[in-house]
Amino acid sequence: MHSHELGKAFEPQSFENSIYEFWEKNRCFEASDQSAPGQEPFCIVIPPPNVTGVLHMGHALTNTLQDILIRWRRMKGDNTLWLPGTDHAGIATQTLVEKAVAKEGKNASGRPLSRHDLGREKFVERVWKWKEDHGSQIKNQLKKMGSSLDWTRERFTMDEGLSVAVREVFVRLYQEGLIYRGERVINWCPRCQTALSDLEVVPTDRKGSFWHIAYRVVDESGKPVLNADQTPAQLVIATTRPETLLGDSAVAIHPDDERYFHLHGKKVILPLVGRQLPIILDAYVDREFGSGALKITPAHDFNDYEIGKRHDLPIVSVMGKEGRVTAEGGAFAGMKFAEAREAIVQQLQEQGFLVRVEDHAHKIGLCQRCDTVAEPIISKQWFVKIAPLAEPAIAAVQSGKIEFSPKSWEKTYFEWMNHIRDWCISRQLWWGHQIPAWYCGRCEGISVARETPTQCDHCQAPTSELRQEEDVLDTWFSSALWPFSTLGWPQSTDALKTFYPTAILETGFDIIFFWVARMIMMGIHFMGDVPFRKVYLHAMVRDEKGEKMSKSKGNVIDPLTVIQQHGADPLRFTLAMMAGQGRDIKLSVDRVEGYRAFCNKLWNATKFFHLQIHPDQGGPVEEPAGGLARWVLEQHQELLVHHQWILSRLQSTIQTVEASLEKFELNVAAQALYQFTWHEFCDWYIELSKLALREGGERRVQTIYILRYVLGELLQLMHPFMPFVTEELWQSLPWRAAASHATRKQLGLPDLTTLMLQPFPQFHEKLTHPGAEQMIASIQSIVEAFRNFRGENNISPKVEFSVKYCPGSAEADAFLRAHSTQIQFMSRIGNLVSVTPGTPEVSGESMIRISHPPLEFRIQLQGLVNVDEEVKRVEKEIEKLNGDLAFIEGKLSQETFLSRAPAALVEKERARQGDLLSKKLEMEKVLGRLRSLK
RNA sequence: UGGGCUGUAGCUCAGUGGGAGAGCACCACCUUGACACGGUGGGGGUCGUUGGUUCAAUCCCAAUCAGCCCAACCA
Repeated sequence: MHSHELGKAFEPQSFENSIYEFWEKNRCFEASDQSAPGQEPFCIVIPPPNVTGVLHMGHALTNTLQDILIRWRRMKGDNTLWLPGTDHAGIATQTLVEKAVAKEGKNASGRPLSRHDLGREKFVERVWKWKEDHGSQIKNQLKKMGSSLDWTRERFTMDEGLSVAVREVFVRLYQEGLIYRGERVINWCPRCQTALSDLEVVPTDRKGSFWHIAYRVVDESGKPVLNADQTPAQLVIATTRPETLLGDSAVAIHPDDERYFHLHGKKVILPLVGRQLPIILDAYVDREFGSGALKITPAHDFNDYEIGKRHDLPIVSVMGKEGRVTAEGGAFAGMKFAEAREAIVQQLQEQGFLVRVEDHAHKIGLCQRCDTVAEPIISKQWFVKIAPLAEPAIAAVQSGKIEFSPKSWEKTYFEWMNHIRDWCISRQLWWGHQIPAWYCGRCEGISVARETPTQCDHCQAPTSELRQEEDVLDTWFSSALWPFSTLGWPQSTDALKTFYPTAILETGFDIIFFWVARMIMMGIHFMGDVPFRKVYLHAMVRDEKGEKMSKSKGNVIDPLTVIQQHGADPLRFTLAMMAGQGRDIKLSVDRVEGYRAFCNKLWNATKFFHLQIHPDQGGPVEEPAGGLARWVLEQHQELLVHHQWILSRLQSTIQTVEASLEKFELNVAAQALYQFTWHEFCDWYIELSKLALREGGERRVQTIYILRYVLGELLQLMHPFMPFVTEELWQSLPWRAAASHATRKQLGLPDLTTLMLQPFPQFHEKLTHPGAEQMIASIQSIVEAFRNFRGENNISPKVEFSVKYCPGSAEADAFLRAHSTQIQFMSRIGNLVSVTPGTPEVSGESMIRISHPPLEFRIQLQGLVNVDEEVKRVEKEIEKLNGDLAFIEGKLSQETFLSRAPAALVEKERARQGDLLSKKLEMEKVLGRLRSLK
């Protein structure tokens, strides 16, 4: 890249893409498998987005935060690896392709084409093709964000290497007894036709009904039990799912429930079906709820399943996988669940079993992917026995080997991990890692192996007798291995040795259980060490009203649109500024526009520098011999006070940014950069430097040096946050040095003139200057007092007025003489002439007083302002002084304050009181004189 | 039911044991040789409520109200 003219204003579209290409072409993002001697590795693995995904604000946020950390550490010299990749996203992707296939035509029976019409092999081919066609979309979108990912290492959860890792893990866990196949109640999505894990079912509020159904009671011999009044005894049972009664195995009551003591040992007749069911006693039953009697359907309810096991009840499975009642359902067999419910309710009513129906609000589980009601059904599935894996994973966080930030999430983590249930990992899908288990047609034994076995493990039957498990693994199974599988595991690669454990995991809190916890478990189990040291959890991005963004609500703010309109840097800066927020980030485009203005400000500050070295303004200046940085460090004591001030303020900013990045307080760092750039560098330093620049000669050259130095440091400091605009501006500056980075040397790459590989600015103690800071603060308060006078009196900026000043000390006099031109320039006043202290006030003068240093300014009002306005201004000031005084006097009049508060504080308050008092007396005199004028 | 979070200016949010800040919005003035994506000045808050600890509380503690999130076996 070559130095070039800057455009009129910040126009991100004109340079963002070419800058990214420049970085990528020159291999700036690449890490080295082996760090240079003394070089630290720093690795973050990307939370892999769905391969078919489209970049949304959540991605934009997490990738901005990660890129900031990565770019910062890279500039600090680390061997930095940010590892990209995508997730195959089992159900999501399969559903997408199924929909596409359905649109293509109809099958022989006239229905839209389904995956079954294609067959497994063809369908999976189609998904791969889809992946090839659409998989690069998200990658290109990440590039638009400026993400400095090492694309040479891009991975995919179903690529060859990761598939090897998945099989390896499966086989080992199986051999260790931590994976088993078992028949259990699981959540089933009838639309997706697959089992779901507990986490993939979203409990959702629904209005439903509460059906109260009478079950007639009979004795051991099957005769109806009668009540005292000779009516038949019955148990009323309330349910929200009447269709499940077909699968009832018992009715449960609480053992201590006095109302039902007489029914112990009796049975009930299941309505419509006629089956006799035992009445069982179980303390699980809540006596307060409903009638206190509970129907037990072990095949279709998680709790009933447990109760059924306790009482050895038969399991009657009446709800089939295709969403219809099974043959066990007798007359209702073949009906869809909803139809069955209607029919059953109707028959119950007709036959007099329905006691009453109430409205009932309750939660039902919906499939996370398709919002279909997920039904608990009994089914044979593969599970991970989780407790032995969870234990060390809990310990790792307890011991601080892994730290969560914000720390409060650790509690959430413990809460879940301590109550964790076995993980159902099999999915009845075609897109995913097919489970490496083979069933023997001869002995029915299971052989689990890394590759297709040549014979049955149990009966040595040949391969031809073996049939591979059709199910695939839960997508999150492969994601759980991500931090080590992407680095080459199970092979012992250099990358794995260098970068595992990774440094930081940055992600949303919504996937702590899905992903973070599982990575910790798998990492510890297979690598013998945690997968990362720190877990940073960010908030959810919502719309400006705090509502979740969703396509159906139409409130989605599309990051790509925002980037196109305002640029990637303003978006990144906005997100960084908001990163400190607790759980929700309310994003509005207004904010982005605000930070676009900030970019424009930075742009124009740089343009200001360029103007100063333009031929019209005195022409180019040579870089100091030995380099600018060295010149600054050597010369800073000789410089004008505002130069010393800005250097000192810069040090303070460097310190804040560095410390905040270290603590992952990116918003604090961004805030400091914004404040410094706009309100110190632009508002004051550039303004203060204009006089010296006009003066020309040595002072102009010095000013150009400091401007260039501070600008350079600032661009470096800001680069991790706003990589594009900083690189673009930096490339325009003179005296750029080629960056020499250890990683590039390791990779055998030449040095490169780029900002992104420059060293991160360092704090220089010797450049801090409290004296200069104090002096500029004084100038600022004087200038602000004049501006206030002008503003409150509505004096046009064009009107210059003269001011007399009266110093309270020799130092104050010297100070003012030294800085009078600056003060005049900044506050646009004309003459500034001194009067000897004690000179009597002239009629028609008003006064401005400054405490540090002690100075009085007298302004002749005649012909300048309306006296009434100035009276108002002075009155306001006195009012404020009175308020301050009342507060301090109140404090100082308290005996307990004087005796118990720190002496230094008491002293400070006393001094302040004196100061305020004398100021007040002066202003009152001024007020008196002003009033006498009228 | 359990766990957690939040409550500060009109809006979005920082913040601290010694009389509250920013950005945006608002009002007034200003096209000044980097920038109107700009400059200058200004208005605006009993820091959810009530108690307690303290010389001193917006900040620490307790209670309470309001809103939100997560986990869960109330059919």
